[in-house]
Amino acid sequence: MMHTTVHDGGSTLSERSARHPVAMRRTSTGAFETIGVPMEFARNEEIYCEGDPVEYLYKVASGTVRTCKVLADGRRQIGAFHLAGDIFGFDVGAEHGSFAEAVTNCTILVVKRSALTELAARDGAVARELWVMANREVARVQDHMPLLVKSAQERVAGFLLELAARQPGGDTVELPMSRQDIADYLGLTIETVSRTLTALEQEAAIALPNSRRIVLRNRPALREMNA
Amino acid sequence: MMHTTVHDGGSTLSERSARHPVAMRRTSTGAFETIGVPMEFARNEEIYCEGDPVEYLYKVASGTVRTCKVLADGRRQIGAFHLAGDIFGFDVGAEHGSFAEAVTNCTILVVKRSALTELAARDGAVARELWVMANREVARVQDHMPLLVKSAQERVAGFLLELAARQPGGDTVELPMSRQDIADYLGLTIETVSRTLTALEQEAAIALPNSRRIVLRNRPALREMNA
DNA sequence: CGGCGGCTTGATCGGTCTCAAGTACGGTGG
DNA sequence: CCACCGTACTTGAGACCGATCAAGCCGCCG
Repeated sequence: MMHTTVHDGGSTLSERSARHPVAMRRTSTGAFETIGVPMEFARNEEIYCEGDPVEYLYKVASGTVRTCKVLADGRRQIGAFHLAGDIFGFDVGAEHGSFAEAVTNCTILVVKRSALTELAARDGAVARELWVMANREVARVQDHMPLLVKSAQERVAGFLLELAARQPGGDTVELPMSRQDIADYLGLTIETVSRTLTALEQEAAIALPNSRRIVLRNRPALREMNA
Repeated sequence: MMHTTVHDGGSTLSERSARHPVAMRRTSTGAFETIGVPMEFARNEEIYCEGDPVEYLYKVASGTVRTCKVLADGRRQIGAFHLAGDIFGFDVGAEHGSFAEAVTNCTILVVKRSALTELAARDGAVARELWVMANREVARVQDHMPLLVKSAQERVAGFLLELAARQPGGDTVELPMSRQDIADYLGLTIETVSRTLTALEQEAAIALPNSRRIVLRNRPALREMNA
């Protein structure tokens, strides 16, 4: 049905841990920064994959990550893009129901879930931190859902506003991800995404200095079509 | 664009609490059953609404609940149906970003979030319980997303399988919700849902003894089209 | 019996997918 | 420096699926 990229399996976390050890950094305060182990991943590298045991939680220190599912027919659905500061890896149960890949080169803080929950059992503040993290994740996914039932223009406009709100840089948005990634995130095809961006440019709602940089020229108009 | 029901605002929780006090029940073990206050809601009654302060968490004791968002153009997106045993009200932040309504008459256990988190801060077991609840909610919402990017037949088939898995009763599924609810859950129109059910019946994948009861006659076929 | 709400069915329209070229960009080697 | 290549992106023409508009049908209740 929809043309999507096919991904080969990745190596295990333990292998990778040995391959990419990074000097500890403890600049920030939360539990993640205290007990998290920084690891580096190259563009398109697999961070964890579907069926992996759920052992860790991850926080993006720098770069961008995508979490995806592959449907039986090969289509790929991207559930979320995770930017610096975001936490991911929330799958419940024994195995991951989705997989995570580096969209760009990135540094990820990795912590064992058991370490976090043990810490939380002793320290109420950590428990509250975990609680807030999980609630924020629920809110993110819930906010993404309405995006999937709108028209192509509404989806793309909403996506650009969402990205602009999460990035510094005012009206200029840098896209870390490809058109294919955007399409799989919005439930559209790459062609429709491209066409829609062109249309938005012609309506003077945005400017496209190049394919990975977008300037929001008319936010009210974008918000309007975001419905 | 899409025809949807329009909902009027509901009364506040405190009003309702005074209106529908129900005798305490403490049959089950978790924190919810220990400190939760049972309340009754009539069909289509509002449990909380968008913009309400986020103060409580809810657990379905009996009946079915829907949590929805209303888009700016009036369309309604149902994020989830909550059956007996499910917990809802996970919105993060000061205000609810969605609203919850009773699909059928139902009994809901209500607890103050602050009471839960205080309990969790003192009791690691409760903290772990909260953590599991939140993770389960994340998983549910993540599983719903792929459903919104498929064809109508795939969505309806997936919906029926999901409902059958969550209900007792084997191959016979009782639909607590209207066609409009299903449509708003799947991001389709009521006409498409109806047509698709008819088509599935003609393919002998299901039987429709009446409009609110569905018998799964060929699960493999349904799973197949669920992709 | 008549009316009403929920559901089904039909005919047409439009938006998005699909298939297929064409173009811009970055890298590599001559 | 330029010719070449591969990848990512854009653009075009046509088919298809689901939305829309519009009737009919059914069960329920007064």
